[in-house]
Amino acid sequence: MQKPLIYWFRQDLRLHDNPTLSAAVESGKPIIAVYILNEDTSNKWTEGSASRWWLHHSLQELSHTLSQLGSRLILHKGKVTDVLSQLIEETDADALYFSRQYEPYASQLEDRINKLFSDQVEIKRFKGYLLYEPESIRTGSNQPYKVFTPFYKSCLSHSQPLQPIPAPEKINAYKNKVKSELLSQWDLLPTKPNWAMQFSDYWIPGENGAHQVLNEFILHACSKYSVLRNRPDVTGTSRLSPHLHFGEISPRQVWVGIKNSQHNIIDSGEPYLRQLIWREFSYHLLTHWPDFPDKPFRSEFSQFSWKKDNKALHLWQKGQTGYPIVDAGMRELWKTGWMHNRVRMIVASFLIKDLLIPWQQGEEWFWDTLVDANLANNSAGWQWVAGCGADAAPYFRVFNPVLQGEKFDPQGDYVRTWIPELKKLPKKYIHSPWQCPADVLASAQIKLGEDYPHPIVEHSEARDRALNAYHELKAITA
DNA sequence: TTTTGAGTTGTTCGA
DNA sequence: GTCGAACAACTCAAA
Repeated sequence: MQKPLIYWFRQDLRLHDNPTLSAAVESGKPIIAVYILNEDTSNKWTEGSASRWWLHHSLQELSHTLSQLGSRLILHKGKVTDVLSQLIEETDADALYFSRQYEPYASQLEDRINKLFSDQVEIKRFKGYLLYEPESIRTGSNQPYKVFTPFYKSCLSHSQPLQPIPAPEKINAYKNKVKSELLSQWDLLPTKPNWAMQFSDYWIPGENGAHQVLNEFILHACSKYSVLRNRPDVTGTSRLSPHLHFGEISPRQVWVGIKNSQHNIIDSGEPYLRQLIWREFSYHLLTHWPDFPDKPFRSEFSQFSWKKDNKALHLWQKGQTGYPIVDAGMRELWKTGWMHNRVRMIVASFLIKDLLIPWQQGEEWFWDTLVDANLANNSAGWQWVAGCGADAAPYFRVFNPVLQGEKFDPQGDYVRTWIPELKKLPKKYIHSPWQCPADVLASAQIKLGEDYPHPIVEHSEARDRALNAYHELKAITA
């Protein structure tokens, strides 16, 4: 009897355009599909709470679609190497296939697996999570890139992504019984309290949901992306990030879907595709600088005089800073597990520059609360705003939360959606309620300091303080 | 090796 | 109200 093949599902929770799965099917071996919830405590960046919510639903969905192809998703938690070792022994498998991941922990794990099991099983690793392998994009002097634009050009000069490959029509599943745990026993969903209650109003985790979101984006927003992407009050972005993170859709499917679209009348699709390359750039940086999530890329920033201010951090997390655009963003994050990218920059700038709180603390909060929490993108984003990243914003660029609000949420609709206590405030004051005359506040039924907080810092003072801190850093590291 | 041009996303101030 | 300049040099990538 033919020995089975273990397909280890990771961040590739899809059947379409999945080179690993297709290769597994083509091998002709009976397939054991397994997902392992890693419980190795040496990994600092295990899935956060919101990601675990998503993972639960995505696995449920994957399990369902696999069963339609005659297969079954085996579930185990524990240390990945222990689980695999046990599974190989239990089933006498002679092959192990998986998709490559790029996080420092994940690639070390791949090395360990190779060392541990390559004597017993044939190990094959496939790509598919990125359009371009991080090592394949190099400068003229064979170095990794540190600046986005030349990286982008270099990507474009390589061959364009190929057509996605179809899902297998049938999976030759391993027939013998294999032990599995129950998803419900993993406690991935929050219970007391169930703060993710509203997530399902906004998201459909899984491959089908991913394709619905992509089609919606191509039909309605992609062609106006360069304008609408900055508007948190409308659906102008793709909202694909969590789907891409879990590999429910491949970047190649997105790329080709947009390239082939007949709807890109205003924009060519380029402005959005450029964002997909930002994702590649983040992975490029993370692969070559594994410290990226923890340490400033520009090392002199480790001497920056950050403040320890747990009280302010807490107010920021809860959306109680008194700056409506900041608070709206933080509450959107809490309620939906996601925040509009423009607003991510605004709240990050506020935490880092107005409150002088280390960017790592914002990064950690995002890590725990975002359904799209992604090590490469999250750390690159935070370092960029902090000014210590690759190709980062210049130090004097401090976002003004009032101006940003007025510019990108001109009617105040975004603020009113997430801060109901400001619902009746006229748009003139919606981004700066402290400037609102008493009678207008009264008729809007708002008591500042009771219904909605006074600003916890005065922005122009905070801006000066931040600029001074940067000047000091320059002075001591010169 | 040296030179040159460029670098995601902003704000403020003064004419 | 609008517009251009200043903010500060520095590092990267390619010619």
